[in-house]
Amino acid sequence: MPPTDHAARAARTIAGECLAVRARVLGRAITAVFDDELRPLGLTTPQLNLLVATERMGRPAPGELGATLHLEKSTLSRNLRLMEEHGWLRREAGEDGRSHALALTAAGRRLLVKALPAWTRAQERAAELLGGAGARALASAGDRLFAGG
Amino acid sequence: MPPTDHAARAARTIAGECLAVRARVLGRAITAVFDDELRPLGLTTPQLNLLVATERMGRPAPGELGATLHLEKSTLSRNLRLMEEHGWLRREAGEDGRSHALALTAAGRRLLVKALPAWTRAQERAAELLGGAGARALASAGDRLFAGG
DNA sequence: CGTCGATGGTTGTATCTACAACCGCATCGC
DNA sequence: GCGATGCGGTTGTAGATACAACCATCGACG
Repeated sequence: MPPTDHAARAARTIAGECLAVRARVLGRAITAVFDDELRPLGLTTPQLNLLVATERMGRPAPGELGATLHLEKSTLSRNLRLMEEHGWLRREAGEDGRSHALALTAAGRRLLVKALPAWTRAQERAAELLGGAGARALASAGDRLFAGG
Repeated sequence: MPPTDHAARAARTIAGECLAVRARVLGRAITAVFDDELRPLGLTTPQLNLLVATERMGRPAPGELGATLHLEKSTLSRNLRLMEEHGWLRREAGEDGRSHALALTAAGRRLLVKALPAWTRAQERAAELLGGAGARALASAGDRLFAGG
């Protein structure tokens, strides 16, 4: 069997099963829907996720937030800085001199409330895109890594 | 009810159901596993996905590739350029003067074959991370948007 | 033919992401 | 106390992603 056929076989195997390409395509397609609804608010999907998780966790340290969202600490550092500059988030001194506690500002809380209708529309559009079974499947797979409830 | 409670309620609703945060967390966690296994080959997860899809589709135009992978054309343009510079991919003239056909080079096919064991390990680790039910759920949700088989 | 809208790609800009290297503070052992 | 070790975060660098604006070519239509 010539080498070209090895490549074709590898491609067939990987394309047919690969969890990475499926997770990434899902992420792009769904993020596009949410970004589209959030755009008028000047908010991106990752930013909404950070607002929600911060509010939900109650003054988390960046490290805790990163663990919950599976976000690398350097990524988080920069994303948080942007949101601070937007005035949605504040860093407060924590007990540990190395770290600090994160809290939404009043503007951040207002933005979160204002984003709820857009989020609802996006969630509905995403569920439509995936189909009922697909949406349930994604939720169940996702809940293993992200327990947001 | 004070505005603070509105924000808390919005956060609870969104965190408990949001498809976007679940899709994105899944994407990050799984990509990390694949990147880790592929790193020794100098290959990233998106690059492997492109190699596989290009080989599988048989001389696709960039537009077709983007539609299959739900990738924006500008993103694709830059990612393909990098892979061309690595010598894994070639653009060939197509019938349409605006577009062209993409094909793996011999080096690209060799790399794809060489990546199969690393991909297999990553796939197993990802399935472990998700659990059997989680992996099946992700596959079924993903297959609605990406039909790679 | 020539013009004009549509299609396919590239470039400018901004955000998201991660690894490696680094810095400051904390904790532990003595 | 004080040094060694480790934890938490930031910065340097590089790739991935998308929107807007642009350019080149194609196809339709007069």
